Parts: sequence; C-alpha cells; structure tokens
Amino acid sequence: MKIASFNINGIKARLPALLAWLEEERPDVAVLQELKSLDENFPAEPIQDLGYNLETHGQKSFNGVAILSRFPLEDVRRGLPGDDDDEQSRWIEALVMGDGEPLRVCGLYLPNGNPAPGPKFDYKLAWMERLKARAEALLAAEEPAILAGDYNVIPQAEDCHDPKAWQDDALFLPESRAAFHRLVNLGLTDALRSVTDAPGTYTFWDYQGSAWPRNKGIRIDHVLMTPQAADRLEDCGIDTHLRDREKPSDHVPIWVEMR
DNA sequence: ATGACTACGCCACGTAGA
Repeated sequence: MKIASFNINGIKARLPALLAWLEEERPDVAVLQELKSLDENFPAEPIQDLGYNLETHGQKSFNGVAILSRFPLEDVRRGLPGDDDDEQSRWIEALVMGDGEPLRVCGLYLPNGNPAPGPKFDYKLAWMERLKARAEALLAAEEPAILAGDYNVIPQAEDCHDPKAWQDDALFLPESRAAFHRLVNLGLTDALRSVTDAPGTYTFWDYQGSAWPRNKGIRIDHVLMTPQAADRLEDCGIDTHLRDREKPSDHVPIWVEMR
C-alpha cells in the first residue's frame, strides 16, 4: 500500500498537476494540504473518476486538508482535538479499510508560525501541543497509524540548504524543533530518515530567488509512523521531479510504501 | 538591494505563505 502526502498550494490552481500525479504514481491513499477551497467548491468528480473515495475539510482562501483513498474510509474525523474555538482547517483523519488490518491515516497542515515571536508563533506551539496529545492517544491504542503532512518544521540543520538563513524563522527556531522532537520521541518513526540519512533531501523550495534550480530547499513535509505502522514500512521517497513541471506547487509529495 | 513568486479574493492590491 502506497500512502502519500502533498501540499498542493490551491486545489483550483493545481488540479491538472494533481490529476497527472495521481494517474502516474497511483497512491492508494493521499493526504492533501492547502486546498484553499470551501468543501462545496472542491472539484471532487475528476478525482473520484480516478477511483478515489474523498473526504475534505476545507475553508475559504486558506488552509484546508483532504484524504483520498482507493479503499473505503471509516471513522472520518475533522479538526485536531483540544480547542473547540480553533476554526482553521488543518487536520483530517480516517481509518483506511485495506486488505489487512485497518490503517489510521492522519493528514495535517501544521501552522507556519511566522512572524516569531508573536500570536501566530504562539498558535503554532499550542497546535503542536495538541498534536502531541493526539499522538499519545494513537500510540496508546497500539495500532498502525501514520501522521503525514506539512509540518512546517525543519527538524535538523541538514534538512535545509542554509541553516543560517533560517535561524530566526518559525520553521527552524529551537522551540519549533524541540516540539517536533518531543513528538517523535514519543516513539514515532520519521519514515524518510529511516531509509536515508542523506542531506539535501528536501520537500519545499521557495518560488523566489531561483530556490529550485539552486536546490535551496527545506525538508518540512514528513511522515511519522507508530511502531505498528513502522514495522510495515518498506520504502519512503520524495517525488522531487514534480517541481520541474508547469505551474508546480512549491512543495512536492512524500510517500511511503507499506506491506 | 526599497529587490525577489504565487494564490486568493468584495477583482485590486493587500494578505499569507515559508
């Protein structure tokens, strides 16, 4: 089973690119971020026509997450628990009912947090505390689960082209990295780092300043797995080639192959 | 270097992204 995460930076602007990628790579499950669309405006039909069940959690203009699956989805939950006043659409999860044991797939779009310090950074750190609480519950269940998405955190210096350029950024500040490591240290596996320790492995390149041709990227899209899911991990990769296409997202997909 | 992209939305230029 192949599960992928892709920050598409606008479903309306990116539909052709998304459909082409789905047809080529044929992930069994995909979580999407930055839909920037209300659910009622989401172009569901062309995606369903490719054989995907679809669950969205959108909002106007910003944010927005979705799960696509060739298998039936059950127990779909929208919104990260822990703050009933949080109106930003950044979390969706569901049970993927494949051939074997059900797999819980969580799709997340973690807040950017800039400028830091400030209220947006406070929101980011509070959101990460809630994420940790949800992860603790998933781990306590001792079931296969993956948390995939745009984490907006550069975990370590080797995950960015120029650490100095990012040292004051909310994506790389010590508080953000510490919160990410507290999450992983609960007992989750960073899928990409379990298959390679190569530096220069990125998932995002800014549109500005020729960041892509100069490979001035950062690794901020991650797949974290509970032990029961990590035991089934066969491979993990990044579809870097999509960044070379017409009208690309500034992110590229990351995927895992599981038994 | 007062630069720099792209998507969105009360459709014009401000906000947000990272």
